[in-house]
Amino acid sequence: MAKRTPSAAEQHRRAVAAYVAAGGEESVQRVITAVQGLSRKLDQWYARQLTDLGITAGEWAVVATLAKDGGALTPSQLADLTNVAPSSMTHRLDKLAERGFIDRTPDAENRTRILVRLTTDGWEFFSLAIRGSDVVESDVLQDLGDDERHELARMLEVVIARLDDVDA
Amino acid sequence: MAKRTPSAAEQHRRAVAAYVAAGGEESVQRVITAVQGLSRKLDQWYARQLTDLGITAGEWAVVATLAKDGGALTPSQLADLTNVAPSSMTHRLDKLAERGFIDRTPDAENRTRILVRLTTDGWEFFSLAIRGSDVVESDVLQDLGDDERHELARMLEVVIARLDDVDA
DNA sequence: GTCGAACACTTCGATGTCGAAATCTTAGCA
DNA sequence: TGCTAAGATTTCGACATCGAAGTGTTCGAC
Repeated sequence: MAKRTPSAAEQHRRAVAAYVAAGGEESVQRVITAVQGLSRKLDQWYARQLTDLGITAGEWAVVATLAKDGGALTPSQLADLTNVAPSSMTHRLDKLAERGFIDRTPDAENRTRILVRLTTDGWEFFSLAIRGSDVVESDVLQDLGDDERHELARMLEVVIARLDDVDA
Repeated sequence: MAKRTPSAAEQHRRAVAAYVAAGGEESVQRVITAVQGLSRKLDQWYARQLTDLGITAGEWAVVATLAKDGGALTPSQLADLTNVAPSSMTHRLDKLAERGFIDRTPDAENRTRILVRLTTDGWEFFSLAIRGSDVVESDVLQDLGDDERHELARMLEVVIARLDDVDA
């Protein structure tokens, strides 16, 4: 009677059924549930890969955010962008600085602020990790043709464009 | 020089650019980044809503998993399905039991196992939360027509069907 | 039947995160 | 200038999570 862990597809099917039974709209729940399920699975893989690279998911979020921004950000901004409390950022930055991935310098124009920047080592680490994960991600999308990928990306970007409006 | 938090669309654009610059493939990164960004934002909303309802995201994951399964699951299975260490599940279940959302009964057939079930109160809580979040989710998808939603769901489900193969 | 390996859950110590309070800096206003 | 309010970061105590070790149960080989 050992109920095995069901496949991702089966979990998705059940989740949608449960949400619809609870009063959700089907066309909405199919999309949202799929997005969440896919993201969860990706997170699991990233966590495993990052463990191999000797970094926490939270620390990676900081590195990636700095890489995406391309410039310098304050601890508060990083906390906001990576979705953690500002007080939690202090220790994270300590560890990343120890590791040589970031630089912390006081802002000359406003001494209440500290500017965090990615070091060269930080950039190299980011690039290395991305090239590693791109392989897995390509595998995941292998059943979609190029046209389908673009159409999928387009629709998701339409949804994303709406996010800030809904937020308010 | 206060660099404001950029819009979700802008964050997405930058993230894809950074990933591609680091060596990722564009058609892959556009999709993956969009899925992750969307999921993050949804998680933020859920966390806020769940805080209002007086429950943790982790505890909600347990309730939702039990609701999706429809039957009884063991602590180990719940830990696996909600992506958490088995040892962490003990305390979570304690709190959910205190709250009256779950029942814990020893498995008569195998006394090393414990069966966790949703109570009637647990079901009602699940249903209430789902109906609340469905409103936000519908808003997010409002720019997609019904045909587009189905096409989006279809493609995402194709990707999900591939997940277990890639996992192995 | 008995022994040992495997399994399921819990306990334990270490660490990460949170929200509130403390510290220091800046901005606005009289 | 002097005073107060607001902002940015860190410190602090409480709590959740993790991996490892501990306890009790089941299963299979002999």
